[in-house]
Amino acid sequence: MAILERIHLAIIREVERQGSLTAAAAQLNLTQSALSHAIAKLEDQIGVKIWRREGRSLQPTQPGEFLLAAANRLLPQFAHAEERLRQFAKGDRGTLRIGMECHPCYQWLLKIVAPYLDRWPKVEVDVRQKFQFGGIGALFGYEIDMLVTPDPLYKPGLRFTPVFDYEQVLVVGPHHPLRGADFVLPNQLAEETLITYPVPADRLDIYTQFLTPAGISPRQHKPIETTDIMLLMVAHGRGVAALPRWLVEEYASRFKVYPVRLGPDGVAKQIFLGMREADAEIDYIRAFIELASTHRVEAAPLPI
Amino acid sequence: MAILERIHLAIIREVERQGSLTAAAAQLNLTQSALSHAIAKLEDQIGVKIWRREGRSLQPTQPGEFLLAAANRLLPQFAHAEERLRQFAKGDRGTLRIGMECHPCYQWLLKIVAPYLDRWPKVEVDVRQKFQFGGIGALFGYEIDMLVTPDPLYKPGLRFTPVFDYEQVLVVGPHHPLRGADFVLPNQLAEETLITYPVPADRLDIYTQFLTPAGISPRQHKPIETTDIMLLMVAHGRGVAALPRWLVEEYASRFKVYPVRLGPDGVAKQIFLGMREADAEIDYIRAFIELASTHRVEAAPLPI
DNA sequence: CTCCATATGTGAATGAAATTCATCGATTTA
DNA sequence: TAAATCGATGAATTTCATTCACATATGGAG
Repeated sequence: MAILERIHLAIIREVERQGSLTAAAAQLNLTQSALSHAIAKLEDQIGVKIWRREGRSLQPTQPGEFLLAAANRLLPQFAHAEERLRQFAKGDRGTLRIGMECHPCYQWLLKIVAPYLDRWPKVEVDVRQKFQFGGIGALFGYEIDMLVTPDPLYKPGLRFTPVFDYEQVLVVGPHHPLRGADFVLPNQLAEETLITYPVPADRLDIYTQFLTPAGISPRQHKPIETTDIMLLMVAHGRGVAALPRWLVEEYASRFKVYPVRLGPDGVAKQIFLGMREADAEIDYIRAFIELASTHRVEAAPLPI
Repeated sequence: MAILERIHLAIIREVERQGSLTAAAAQLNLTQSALSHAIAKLEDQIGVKIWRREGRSLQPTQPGEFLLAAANRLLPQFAHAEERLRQFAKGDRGTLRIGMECHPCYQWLLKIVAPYLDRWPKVEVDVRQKFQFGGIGALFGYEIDMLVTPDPLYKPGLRFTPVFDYEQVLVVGPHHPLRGADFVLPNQLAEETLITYPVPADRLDIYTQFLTPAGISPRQHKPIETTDIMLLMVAHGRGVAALPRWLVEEYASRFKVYPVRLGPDGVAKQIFLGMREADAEIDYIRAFIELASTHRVEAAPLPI
């Protein structure tokens, strides 16, 4: 009855990676003949060719492409399942894999994780920063178990919990004319150099909620990976940035940086923790959300 | 290396459903002993008990619960994958990638694709207009599965089927002196502006079959992408074009354009569908050709 | 063009691993 | 308490994946 096995998926994935049966066989600690037999049998049983044999190269057919996608989706889940079983065997509870879509939240996350590790000594925590398909896909694909994001996407099977509100502010250096201003208007940034994290503009609040509605673009846009370098640049007058107010205040002791409200009403943001509904009963996952909720960062008071 | 297999997940799920090893074994067409051995080996390898044996009943341990969740998530995906592979094998699932080398055929193609989509709901249709190597190469290179072209190139491995005959005619506007003429001669176009699709002259019938043999060139040659704009220009006396007669008739209600025969005998054309011999057995590909053959556009009667 | 290195395909042989068989002890039920 | 049912266990058996040996095809170097 059952035809498709884990080994078939492994072969298909490895052939794609290595480019040849022989190389894939070596990688899987098998002989080329074994793979050839295994695939021949599979192709025979399902009645579909997986590769087009063009000379000595193997090109996946449409079913082959489909199986490859299935392999890339399923095999990591097998690997993760075995990994977790090993952790169970060692007496650990498991691994909480946290995906971050929100660069400046890293500081905040560290504050949550520290007490969490104390309270759940048998749970490993793994924080990941990058995703291929966007965080939601990583949640659905069981690559991560928790997603830290400013963009909750309410879909069946997922659950989002707001964990804190904050105000997004402009950050300027000590000699900047806007320092101390009550607020800044979009056109006042037209001649500025804007420093942001390296993500598309439509994922940046400063654009979507401030500049783009006003039809303004900054003179220059400079992507920077790390918050420290970013604030260093701002402190030395090389540009301005947009960050959560609480984060600016946190760094105030190390860098000469100053917050300025974005627009007369400010830009309000919320950060959410996303998880799978299916994991709702797992105690150490629920505990993380509860812990995060209690560590809420108070929002700067915003006018209505 | 790999410990966890599909069968283990199947056993775990079935034991949960049936409530006992014996019943699960019957369901899986195995003996109770086989399951007992299989599970014993798995528990031994991962070093974790999957069930708590309380008397004769099996209560899943925490790792057992975890594996049960994994089984309920992964097994349906295996089943679904196998189901789709069976559909691939039967030839009623796949993507039909159609390459167009014949600009004005687009209207005709839409008429074929509409009923095709109804009849083959699980087949995706993808229409592509541009190729790197020319259509034949795209067929050989598996970039497309079907080629709509006026130039069949009979090569081993390819199969071309004529799907309709038509007459290529000159199109003129309402005030053009040639309007209503029995036919036009090449030298009558020497002072005209000729509007064509943006492809090389040696791919245009008006050149290869009409102008070039007579050694004539039009005064001006204007490339236009879309049929609508092309006919709009013609209707307003900005030039003349060469198109299939059936297409001119189709547009007659929207634009004031009029066909004139090219030469006393007219220019006869045929459109072919090209495919790979290797795909001859794939139902959804063959069905497309059959459908296209029944939707033949009747050729305008041509003198012999 | 030829040779050689390299790739995949194939059939028979082999051996490891899954399955069955036979049986036991334990638990539930009548 | 006996009968029935269930899971565990060890030995026997069968299955089937793997290997071995070899055939065949291809692409590149000389």
